[in-house]
Amino acid sequence: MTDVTAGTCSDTITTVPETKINHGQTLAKVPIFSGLTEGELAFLLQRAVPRHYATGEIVFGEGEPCLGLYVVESGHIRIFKSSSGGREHVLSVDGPGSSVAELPVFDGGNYPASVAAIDDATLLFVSKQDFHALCLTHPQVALKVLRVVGARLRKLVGIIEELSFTTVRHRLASFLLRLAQTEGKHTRDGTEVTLPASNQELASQIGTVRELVSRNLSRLQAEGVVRIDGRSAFIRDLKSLEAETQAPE
Amino acid sequence: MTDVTAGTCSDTITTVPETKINHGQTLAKVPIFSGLTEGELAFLLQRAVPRHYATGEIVFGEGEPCLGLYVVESGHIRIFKSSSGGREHVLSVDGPGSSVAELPVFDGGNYPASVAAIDDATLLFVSKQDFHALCLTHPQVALKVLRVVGARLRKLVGIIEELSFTTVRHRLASFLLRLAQTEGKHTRDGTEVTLPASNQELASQIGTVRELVSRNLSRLQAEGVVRIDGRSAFIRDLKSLEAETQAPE
DNA sequence: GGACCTCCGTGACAAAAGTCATCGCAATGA
DNA sequence: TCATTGCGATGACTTTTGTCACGGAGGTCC
Repeated sequence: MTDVTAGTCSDTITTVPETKINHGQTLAKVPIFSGLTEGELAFLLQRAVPRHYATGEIVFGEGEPCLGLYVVESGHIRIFKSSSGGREHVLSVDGPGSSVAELPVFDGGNYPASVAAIDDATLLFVSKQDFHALCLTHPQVALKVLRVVGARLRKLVGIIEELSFTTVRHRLASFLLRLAQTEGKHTRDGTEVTLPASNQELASQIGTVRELVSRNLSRLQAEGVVRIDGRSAFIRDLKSLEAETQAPE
Repeated sequence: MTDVTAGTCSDTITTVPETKINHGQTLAKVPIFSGLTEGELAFLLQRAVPRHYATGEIVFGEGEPCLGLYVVESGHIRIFKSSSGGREHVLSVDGPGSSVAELPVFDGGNYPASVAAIDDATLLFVSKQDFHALCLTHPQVALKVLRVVGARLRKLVGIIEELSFTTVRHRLASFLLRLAQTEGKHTRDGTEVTLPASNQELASQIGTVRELVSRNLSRLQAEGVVRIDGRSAFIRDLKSLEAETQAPE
């Protein structure tokens, strides 16, 4: 485990190049591994396998046996369910520092959903066995996992709530507001946010189809609430959008 | 934590009458507490508070700060979300031996959904603090919790899948099949299952409204797939029902 | 330049979901 | 017994959603 820090020195650099060091920095930033000592991180690191995925590439498919969990090092991934009719519903989009599939690692079942890369992405794979061992020796890790999983569960409940009680228009408004909060930039034309790469993708993130996204965006634009320019949306009337999300009837 | 084992000894028995013992038997059967020693269970038991709820009574409401978790000792409870329009969507119905709200206990947030008693029910309340302590001293408990939570997460993902991809008719068919599998009794008129107390309740369990349940049940009956008699349903054509659930298009 | 591809926007349509109002039945209780 | 109440069934209607088909804008690759 001391090899990690040693890695920065000169001699091992030939066999374990700097990329390995980056992996270590990645792991240290992952919520479920925060608080581990350098030595413990090194233990993980030695066993973690970095894998690279091209845009759109599948990391694993729903129903496959769960071999371990992944940590996003760079790029972004989407967790989604597919219908037999070809539609998809995105459950979560995660970026660097997120862990993926922490849960199926524990209950022995298969992966409940599929995961694919949105960008070019690098993930670290940690096997089920290694992770179990870590949890047993470090109870705090299990507690951290529970915290992360709690957030995931809340998100899922939120999705159910939206699907069950609201309209597409409503969900679209919520989606835009969420974007505004997390990555909105102020401009003279309102808050600017970047939409997902295509309306198709946006649709699967709010649980509908391409056409309805297109239509509803047009309508919001016609009403002067937003202005769409390519993949940028300028939210001009935040109040209206918020009103939209609060009036489910 | 050495006080834990002390609880099993004789002197406390006078103040802790036999009802308390029953509570102990309940705890021992809860998945997340299985594998604990008698002493450890006693530790929990000393701190667990039994509470009784009448039919329909609220255990806690969505958004309230999370004080601890509950274990169902007798009766049944429903976990549900409410819309501002008065509709409800049931996320889970749980009976004796189930734990409730294991997750919000960990991530520090509020309860994400409401819980109410379906029957007259008795629950044991375990405070956040006590449970945390238990998890830190007994890593296996945390792992058990993770397993239980895994099942919960799968269920939620399943709900999202159904809401997103299928029709009310489809969900109703799935619901009936699930009932048939878990509690179906064979009769000369097909498999008999007991429906929820009202169509309203059934509706909120599959994410729709009373009227649609009524209509779809009628249609299934007209097609000879099921026969409805009060709160009993006799599934006469299991094949058709199964076909229903597999043709989401 | 031209063929091809992907994606966006739209109109037309069909299907599903949900709302509203009404009727009937059964249980309850004065 | 009769009024009340709650629930189920059902018809009529509106809204929302989703599907299909088409045309057009912009890019890429010969």
